[in-house]
Amino acid sequence: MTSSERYNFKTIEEKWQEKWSKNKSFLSKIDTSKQKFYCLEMFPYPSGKIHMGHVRNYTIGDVLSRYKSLKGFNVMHPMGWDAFGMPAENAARENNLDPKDWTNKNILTMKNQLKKLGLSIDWDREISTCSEEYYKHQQLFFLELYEKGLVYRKENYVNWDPVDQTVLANEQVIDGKGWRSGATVERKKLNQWFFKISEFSQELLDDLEKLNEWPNKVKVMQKNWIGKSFGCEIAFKTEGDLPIDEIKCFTTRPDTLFGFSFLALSIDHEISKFFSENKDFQEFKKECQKTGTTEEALAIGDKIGFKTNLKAINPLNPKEKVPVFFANFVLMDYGFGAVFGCPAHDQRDFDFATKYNLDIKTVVRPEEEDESFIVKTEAYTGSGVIVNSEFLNGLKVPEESITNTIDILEKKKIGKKQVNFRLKDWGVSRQRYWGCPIPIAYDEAGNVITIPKKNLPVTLPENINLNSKGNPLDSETDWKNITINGKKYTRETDTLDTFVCSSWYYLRFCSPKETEYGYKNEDINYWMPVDQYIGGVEHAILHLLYSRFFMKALGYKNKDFSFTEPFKGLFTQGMVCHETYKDQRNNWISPDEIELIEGEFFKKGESNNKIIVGPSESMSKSKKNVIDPENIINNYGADAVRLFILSDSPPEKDVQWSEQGMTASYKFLLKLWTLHQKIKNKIKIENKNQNRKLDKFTNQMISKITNNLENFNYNVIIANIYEIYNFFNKEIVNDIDNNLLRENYIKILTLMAPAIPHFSHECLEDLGYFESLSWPSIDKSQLNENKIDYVIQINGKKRAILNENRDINEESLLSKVKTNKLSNKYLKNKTIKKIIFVKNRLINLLINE
RNA sequence: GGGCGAAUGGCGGAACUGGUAGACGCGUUGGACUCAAAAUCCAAUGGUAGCAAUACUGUGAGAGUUCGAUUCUCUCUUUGCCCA
Repeated sequence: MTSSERYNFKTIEEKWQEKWSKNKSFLSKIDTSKQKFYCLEMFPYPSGKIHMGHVRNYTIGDVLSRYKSLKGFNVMHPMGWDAFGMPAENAARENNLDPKDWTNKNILTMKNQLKKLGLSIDWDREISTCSEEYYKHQQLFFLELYEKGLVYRKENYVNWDPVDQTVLANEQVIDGKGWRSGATVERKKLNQWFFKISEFSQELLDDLEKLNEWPNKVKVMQKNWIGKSFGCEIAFKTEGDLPIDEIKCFTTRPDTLFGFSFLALSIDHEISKFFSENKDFQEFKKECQKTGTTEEALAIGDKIGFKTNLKAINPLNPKEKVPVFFANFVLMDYGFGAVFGCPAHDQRDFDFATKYNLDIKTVVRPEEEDESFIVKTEAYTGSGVIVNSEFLNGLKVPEESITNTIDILEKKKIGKKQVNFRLKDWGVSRQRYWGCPIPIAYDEAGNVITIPKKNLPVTLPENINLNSKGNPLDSETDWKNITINGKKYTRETDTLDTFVCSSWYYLRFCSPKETEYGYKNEDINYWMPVDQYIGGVEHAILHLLYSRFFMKALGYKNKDFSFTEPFKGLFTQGMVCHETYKDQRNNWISPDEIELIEGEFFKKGESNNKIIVGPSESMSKSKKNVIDPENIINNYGADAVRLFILSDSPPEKDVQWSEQGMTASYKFLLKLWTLHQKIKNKIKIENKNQNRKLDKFTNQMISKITNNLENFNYNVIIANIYEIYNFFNKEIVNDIDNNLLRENYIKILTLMAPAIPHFSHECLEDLGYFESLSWPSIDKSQLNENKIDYVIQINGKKRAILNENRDINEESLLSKVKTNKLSNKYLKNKTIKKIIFVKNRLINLLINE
């Protein structure tokens, strides 16, 4: 390439990508002499094409990886595919394809797209969760966890998605609707496989403390999700026409026991068996099933109850007997499926009591109210003092009241202190074809057997009929019916939740080719934990919690792990947003369907169809505000896209895509290229002048950019690159020493390499620089300026700036201030009362007005 | 309702442990080049007043601590996210 040529990103980028690929520049190997750095971005689902979210995610990771490499770390930066899941099955059904073919085709497309971004990925470690080489290890893990008692099967009410015909985890139900299909979720009873994540509730909670490189908000979210609560188990004696004499409840508010006015049971409580013949109860049960199982649905929905003839006796006041109801807001898997109702101090109980005309007894009074305080229109749940509660009266709520009451109840042998977790076991069964088969079979009597390890993997059947209703595997009789040791069995047809696949992929990257087991201890003890994990905050709970669980579950057996948490550092990047457009008929319109006419948007070719510009929202197909990265990369080049995606907002915040911004980034690279030509020519000219300004500038930039890289201020790095341009563009006309220029400019190009790698490498090569790059170190002596701009404040207001010698003392600076016209005019005829002097920074003079 | 965070020009956003607020970019305005336009280059750009030097004012609102607050404390408003 000749220097006079215009910046041709296509040639340059292709050239470097080919070079990196050919030289295997990003190959990572264990090297104990070097400090390792494992940089991982959340791997993509191969949906067809990459989207801007991927571009942002992987650019951030790439900047970090390249920076750490330059810093001398042994970097591992792998990539793979979260390849199982429903979209493949749906797409295959619609287009009459094989999910495997569809998926693999997408993987190829997306891999090429990612390569075009110039990512420093070690493609030799590529994995795909839908390959047998991957999921066979997962089946082995499943069996191991099964042996350890961490996997079990139970019949359970599940969130059933009637459209996708599958079970959803609680976390996959949003506003009572399936997270993918959007269909209203139903309650259904099914036999399901569960991972015993609850076994680790306490550990998952405790270990959050260790994660000091995680965003606090994610830790708070996980803490809330695990939901540890202290409370009390209380056994209520009962009277009535049923053959039971006791109901156990769990409560976090035992201190309000004197406000007890009803007892509510889950419709699945064992007592419900006495009502199986009762038509009214069955009706009621149906009614309850209409509301979802999420806590939110229960809180918002109408509270309804079914009254039994039972009476529950208040253990603290045996004369008091209250009615027992079945109620829709009590969940069987919380506590014992039974709660005691205290309407005065719980809003849900209050609503229920109001509806069924039950007593509302005030037992907590706010501190600022007097004895006459009575709960009337809504429950009082705040702090205060216990009242109307005999021996509990006067206790401070909540500091004293709860623990003291539990102590009293324990002494009276009425209750028992208990810890309760909100975290439920993880249901992993999915009634789907395109997932990891569960290595389980059933004999003719329905007993569970595990598939012998030598028979693994259990592979998915091919050429299946996807058009059958429900799980396609159910109709695959050839696959389903098997014989082991001459005995007939039927395979488990559920497949594993895809979150299982993504719960251990970070381990697989360490030993991607290992055939005996999912990973090698030697590999993971070198590479793990992931030093920096980068991805969307939408995975704050599910994926990250499951991965943490998996690590602990595997560690259960393997005590040799040198780590207990998979992700040492976590960074959650913001979304990529774009304005939304609607036409006069209220249809969503995509950005390339509109044109600008005299400052207003119209639909292309429809001059009477004015576009209504809506708020900027996360890019989504349904709102048609999607920008295809491939087009953008083809038009502007990878470096320009990287530059823009980094520049406009801090990476943890949402960024707004703008055409103008994108064009500006592209134009900037053109200018930078022109500047490069000028500098290159300047280097050739013999010159003996010394210009120390350049040394200083370079060192300032090393300091700034290093600091900004360490703190994820990637948007500021781009601003720094603009500063670099501005400086050189101004200063290049001045005489700068030949060697000094070359030496500094090479450092500067290195600083730019993480963000715009193709460009930087091309310029370096263009200068004849072929040595391996390393991150420049700061010459601190260059940063200490001889002259400093001192801020002169009078009564705290900035009045002047004096450029004086470094380390000047108070007296000398004061005398300079007095001899300086600009600052002295404020001091005339005034007395200085006090002087505040900050070395090498400012002087503040307090004077009489 | 609870928890966590945010609020800085027309816009996106800078500002290290309290010490020159508005870096950098976009946009806008003026100028150069051009027959013209685009592109490019140069300059200006928080607000008010002024020809100007300059002065006053200014980081959601109000108070407080301090010589000095975008930064620390309290109250309020708006807003985002998570849980309900």
